[in-house]
Amino acid sequence: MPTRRSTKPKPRRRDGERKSDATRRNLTTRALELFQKKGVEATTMRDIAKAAKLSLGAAYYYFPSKEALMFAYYADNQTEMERIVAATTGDWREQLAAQFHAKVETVRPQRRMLATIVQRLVDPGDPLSTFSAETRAVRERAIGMLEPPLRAAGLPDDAVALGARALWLLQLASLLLLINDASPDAARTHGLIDDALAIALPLVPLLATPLGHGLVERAGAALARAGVL
Amino acid sequence: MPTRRSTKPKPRRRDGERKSDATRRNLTTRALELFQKKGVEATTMRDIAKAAKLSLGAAYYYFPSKEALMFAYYADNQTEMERIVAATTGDWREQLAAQFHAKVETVRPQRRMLATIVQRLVDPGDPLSTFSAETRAVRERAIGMLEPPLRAAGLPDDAVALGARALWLLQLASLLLLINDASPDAARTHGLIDDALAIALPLVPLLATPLGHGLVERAGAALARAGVL
DNA sequence: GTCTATATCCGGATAGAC
DNA sequence: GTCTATCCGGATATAGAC
Repeated sequence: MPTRRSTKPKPRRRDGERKSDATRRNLTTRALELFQKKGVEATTMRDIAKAAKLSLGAAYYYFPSKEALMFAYYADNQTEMERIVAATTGDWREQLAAQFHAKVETVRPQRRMLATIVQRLVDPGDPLSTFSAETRAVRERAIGMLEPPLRAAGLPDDAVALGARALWLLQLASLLLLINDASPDAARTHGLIDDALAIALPLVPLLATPLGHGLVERAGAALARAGVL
Repeated sequence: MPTRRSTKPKPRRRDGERKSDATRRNLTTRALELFQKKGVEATTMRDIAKAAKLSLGAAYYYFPSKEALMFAYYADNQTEMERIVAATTGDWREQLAAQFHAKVETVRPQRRMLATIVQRLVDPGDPLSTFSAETRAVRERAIGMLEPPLRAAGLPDDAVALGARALWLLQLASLLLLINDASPDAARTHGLIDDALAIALPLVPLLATPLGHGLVERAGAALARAGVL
């Protein structure tokens, strides 16, 4: 029996997947494992290439930088979220709650990885930030997911746009909680989300009232000024 | 001319200050300089002792740990805030705005230092966290400062307590912004604070209405459940 | 070559002399 | 109050076994 280099599951090609896609997927998978285990900073492209049984050059052929591997993770997570949300039923409140909890669950396996880059996540100037220009496309998709439930709640367009952004910020806050939440199954974070939603969701319909209208206008102007978001 | 070891201003004794207090102050000052310059992690107690021209043991005589030096900074900043706020005039809105801006200004010189411990700041399990049991006393003082303006706004007691905590969270968020704000005089952060207050403050009086009462109850229960805060 | 045991270093913290 | 000497745990480096 020949000596095995690794005990990790071999990259198997899925149904009609092209070979390059399989390699790609293998790289992102291995990278994620290493990021989670050793932290993003401490993981080198050499580590990743070796884990994927590729040369360093080959790894760079698929991903121009280590950051690009992180971007791929963001995008993959967002795609997974869209898949989950598409299968969600219930009224608008339940839809929103489902999105919040699903976000936490999909991100939970990467808790430790994210902990190693919190600082970068909240620095709008960092490419890996949730606020950066580089992550804008994914961010817009994430915000966009929150809009249909708000529309279903009967909000006018401008309130929908604003409300989705506000909820997205709340979602980001819940991820900050998750990062340091060592409770089983992140029960603590899920609990706090339920509490926060119990407070925030009853306020949503108020955005459709004349009273809420002024608030929407002020907030819209502020957001425009902020540039980000 | 004898060779000078350091060009730093010598620790001079103030008016009626005891010698030990001068030494104490010298230590916190030097520590802060080093934390800001090299980061908290990278600064050793040996570095600090040397900068203060003390032996390692002497430094530990004053502060039982490196963390204790950080706690002292938190407390000093809070004391400075209380001094500033005591001299503030204006209606309750102006008082709150003044507090928010003052917080940013008093913390601004330590921007880089805080950037090196963001991760710890948002981890409730870390002693240095703004949410930790160890920092509770200072946190309560900071939250307490926000209550008089809310009382002046005519809110009932439970709404005052809740509102102060909510505003404190907003203040924390503004510090997260500040940490990565390289704009001159942190103009960006100050601007965002003005925007956020323009949105949040008009909502404050609503907490006194029957509508707001339910919200206060729900939020109060959630906070009690959360434990922290 | 690869693995692992041992040596070394570093930094937080303490003990005890003065 | 301040010093020197030391302890201890973790990270890193190195050497020698396989």
